[in-house]
Amino acid sequence: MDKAHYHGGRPRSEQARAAILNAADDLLVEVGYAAMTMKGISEKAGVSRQTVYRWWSHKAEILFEASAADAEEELATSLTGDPLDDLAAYLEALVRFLAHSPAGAAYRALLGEAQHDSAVAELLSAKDPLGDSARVVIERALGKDTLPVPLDQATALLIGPSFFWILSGRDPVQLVPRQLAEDFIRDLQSRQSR
Amino acid sequence: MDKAHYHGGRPRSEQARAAILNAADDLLVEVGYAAMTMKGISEKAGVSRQTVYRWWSHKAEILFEASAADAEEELATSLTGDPLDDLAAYLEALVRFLAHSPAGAAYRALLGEAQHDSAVAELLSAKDPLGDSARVVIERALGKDTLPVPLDQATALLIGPSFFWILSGRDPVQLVPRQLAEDFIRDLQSRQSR
Amino acid sequence: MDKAHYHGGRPRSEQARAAILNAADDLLVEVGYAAMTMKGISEKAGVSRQTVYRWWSHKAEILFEASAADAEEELATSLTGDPLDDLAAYLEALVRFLAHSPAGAAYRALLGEAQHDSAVAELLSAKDPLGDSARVVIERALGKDTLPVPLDQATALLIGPSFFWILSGRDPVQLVPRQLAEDFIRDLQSRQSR
Amino acid sequence: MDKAHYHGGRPRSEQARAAILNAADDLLVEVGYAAMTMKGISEKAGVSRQTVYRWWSHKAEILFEASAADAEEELATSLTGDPLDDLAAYLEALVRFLAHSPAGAAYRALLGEAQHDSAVAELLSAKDPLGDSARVVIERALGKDTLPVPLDQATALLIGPSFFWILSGRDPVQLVPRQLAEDFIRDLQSRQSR
DNA sequence: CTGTAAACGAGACGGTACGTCATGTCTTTTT
DNA sequence: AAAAAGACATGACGTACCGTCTCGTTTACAG
Repeated sequence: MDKAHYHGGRPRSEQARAAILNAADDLLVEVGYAAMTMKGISEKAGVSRQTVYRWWSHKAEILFEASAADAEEELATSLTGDPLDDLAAYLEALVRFLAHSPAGAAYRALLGEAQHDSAVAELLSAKDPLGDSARVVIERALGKDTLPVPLDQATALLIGPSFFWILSGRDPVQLVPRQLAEDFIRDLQSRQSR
Repeated sequence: MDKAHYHGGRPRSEQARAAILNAADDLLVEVGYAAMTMKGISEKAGVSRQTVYRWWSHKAEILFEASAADAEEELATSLTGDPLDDLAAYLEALVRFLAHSPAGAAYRALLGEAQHDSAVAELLSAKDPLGDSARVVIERALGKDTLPVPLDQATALLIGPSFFWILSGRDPVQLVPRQLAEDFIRDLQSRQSR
Repeated sequence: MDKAHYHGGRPRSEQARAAILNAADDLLVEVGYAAMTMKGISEKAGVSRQTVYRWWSHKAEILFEASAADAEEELATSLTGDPLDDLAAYLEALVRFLAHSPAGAAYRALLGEAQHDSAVAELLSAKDPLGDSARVVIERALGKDTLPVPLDQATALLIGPSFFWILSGRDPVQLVPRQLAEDFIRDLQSRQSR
Repeated sequence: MDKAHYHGGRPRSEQARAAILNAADDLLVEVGYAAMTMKGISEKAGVSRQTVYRWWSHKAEILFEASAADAEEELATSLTGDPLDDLAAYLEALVRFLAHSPAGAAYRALLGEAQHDSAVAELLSAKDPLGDSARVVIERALGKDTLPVPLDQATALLIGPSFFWILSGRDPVQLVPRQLAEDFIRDLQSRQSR
C-alpha cells in the first residue's frame, strides 16, 4: 500500500487540481479579480463546479494556493555578502513583484479582500509571503542578534514605504530601492547607537 | 432664480441623498463591505433603487462620499510647535483611523477594491486622504523648503511602516508612533547632512 | 385609473405570462412531465428564471394554469335532450380527454404528482375539471332533485370505471361509453325504486 | 456448488438487498415519494451507491419490489360463501389499502409516476395488484362463466368508483363498500337479463 | 394657475453567479 | 465478481443582486 491513510474511494484527481489552479491564474490576468468567479474557474478548467467547491470554498483560497509558490520564488534572494546590495536587491524584487508580476497582482487582490473578509485575512496571516521573505533577508544581511528592534518591526520599516507607495497607486518608477535600503540600515544603526 | 442652470423638473431631494449616505455608513459597520449591496443601501435608506443609481454608479462611490469628510477630520492635526510632538500625534491619529475608526474601515475597503478595480483606484487617487493629511503635517512640522526629499516620498517614509503594519493584519498595539516619528526625523536629517 | 388596486411599479408583462404558459404546454408534449423543468420552461419562453418563480412556485402550478382552460373546454358538453345520449357523449369526451388530449396528459401528470405532493393535491381539489364537468352533466341530464345519491357520489359511479381503466394503463378502445352510460342510469333507477 | 450458473466472484449480498428494500419502505413513510432518492436509500441502507444501481435502475423499481408482497397480502380475501359479503369485504380492504396503508401509498405513488414514465407503466402492467386481486374475488364470488361481461371490464366496474374517489383526493370515509358491492351485483344481473 | 419636466416610489424584467443537491459513472482497495 | 468508499461531470434547484425598464405620483419653476 502506497498511500499512508487510505480510506477507500477514488483518489483525488491531480489533473483536476492543476487545471483549477491554472485556470485561476489565467483568469486573474485575463479578466481581473473582481470578474473572476467560481463558475468561470470551473468552466475554464473543464471541471465540474462541485469539484471546485469540494476542495476550496472561496476564489481567494484558490488564488492563494495558485500564486503562493510563485510569490515565494519571486521574493527569494541570493546573497552577495554586502548588506546594502542584498537589501537593495530585495527591495527591487519586492517592487517588481508588487507592481508588475501576476503573482503580485494576486497578492494585492487578496490583501484587498482581506480588508473586508476575515477568512481571507486569516489565509494571509497564516502564510505571509512579504513578511517571511523580508525576515529572511534582514536576518541574513544584518545578523539576527545585532538588531536593536524586534525583527517584525524591522520588516515594517524596510517594506513599509514601498508597500504604501504601490498600494496607494503611485508610480513605482519613482521608487529608489538603493536609497530606501540605505535609509533602513542607517536607521537601525542610529537606533543601536543610542 | 437661485440655481444657475435650471432646466425644469423636480429638484434633487437632499433628504434622499443624506439617507443614502447614512445607510451606506451604517451598513459598512453592520454587515461589512462585502455584504453591502446597492439594493441593501436603497432599502435601508427607504429610497428607490433607481434613485441610488441616478447619482452613483458603485457602492464604492457612495462609501467614498459618505466617509471622505470623516476621514479628513480624523486625520487633521493641531500644531504644538514641536515637530516631534506633531508628527507623533499625527501617526497616532493615523493608526487610530486605520485600525479602529469606521471611516478608516471604509478607507481600507476602498483601497482594497482599488487593487482590482481601476474605477475605485481613480476615485482614491483623485482625493487621497492619507497623502493629503501627511503632506500638510510634514510641511508644517518641518518646513516645506528644508526637505532633502520630494514631499511625496517623505510621506511614504512617514506613513509606510504603520500602513503596512495594519494593512497586513498585524496588531496595531505594537506600533510606537513616537519612535517612528523620531526615526523619520533622524532619517531626513542624515540625508540632509550628506 | 384603469387598474383597481395599482400600487406602483412596472405592470406585469402579459407577454411573459403567455410565453411561459405556452412553453409549459409545449414542453409537456415534447419531453414529458418528468423532463420538464423550471429552467427549461424559462429558457423556452425566453424569460428569466426569476420571472417564472415570481408568479409560480412549481411546474405543476404552471401546467395547471396552462391546461385548465383546455380541460374545461374539452369536457364541456352540449345537450341533446336525451339523458342517455348526453351521458354517453360525455363519457366519450372524457375518454378522449384522458387518453388522447394533451390537456388530459397534463391532468394525468398532475393527478400523479398529487399522489405524493400535497401542494399539487390542493391545487387539484381547488378546481377539479373532472368532478366539475361530471356534476354539470349529471344535473342537466337527470335533474338535480331526482337523484337518489349525493351528486358527488354519482360522479364517482359515472366516471370511476373509465378513470380506472385509463389510469391503470389499459387500452381505451375497449371502453364502451354508451354501455357505461346505460349502466349508470339503470343503477340510479334501481336505487331509486327501493 | 449451490448456484446454478456460478461464474466466479463474490456472491450477491442478501443482507444488502434486504437493507435496501427496507430503507425504501421506511423512506416512503418518513419523507414521501418525491423526497426519496437513490442516494438517500443507499445511505439509509448503509450500502454503497453503486450496489443499489447494480441491481435496480429506478427508485420506482425498488419501491415496487419492496411493496409488492405487502400489497398482495393486504388485498387478499377470505371467502364467506356469500357473494355480497365477499365483494363488500374486498372493497373495504381495497379502500383501506389505497387510503391508509403504506403499501397503498407506494402503489399510488407508482401509479402516479406511471402517468408520465413509461418504464414505471410497464412495471405496473406486468404485475397489477389491484386488477389481479379483483379478478380473483369476482371469479370466486360470482363464478367465472356466468359473467355477462369480460372479466377485466367487470373489475373496472367494481374498483372504478372507489379508485377514482381516493385518487382524486376525496374523503374515503364517505365511501360505502357494501352499497357499491350491491350496485355491482345488480348491474351485472340486469345486464344478464337483457 | 397651468404646463412641463425631472426626481421619485414601486416593482417587474433579463441576466448571471451563487452554493447545494441528486444523478449515474468512474476508480481504487478490500472481501 | 461484489462491495464500500468517495471523486467526478452533469445539470437543475431556488435565491440574490445586478442594472434597466416602465408605470403613476410628486414637486419645482416658467409662462
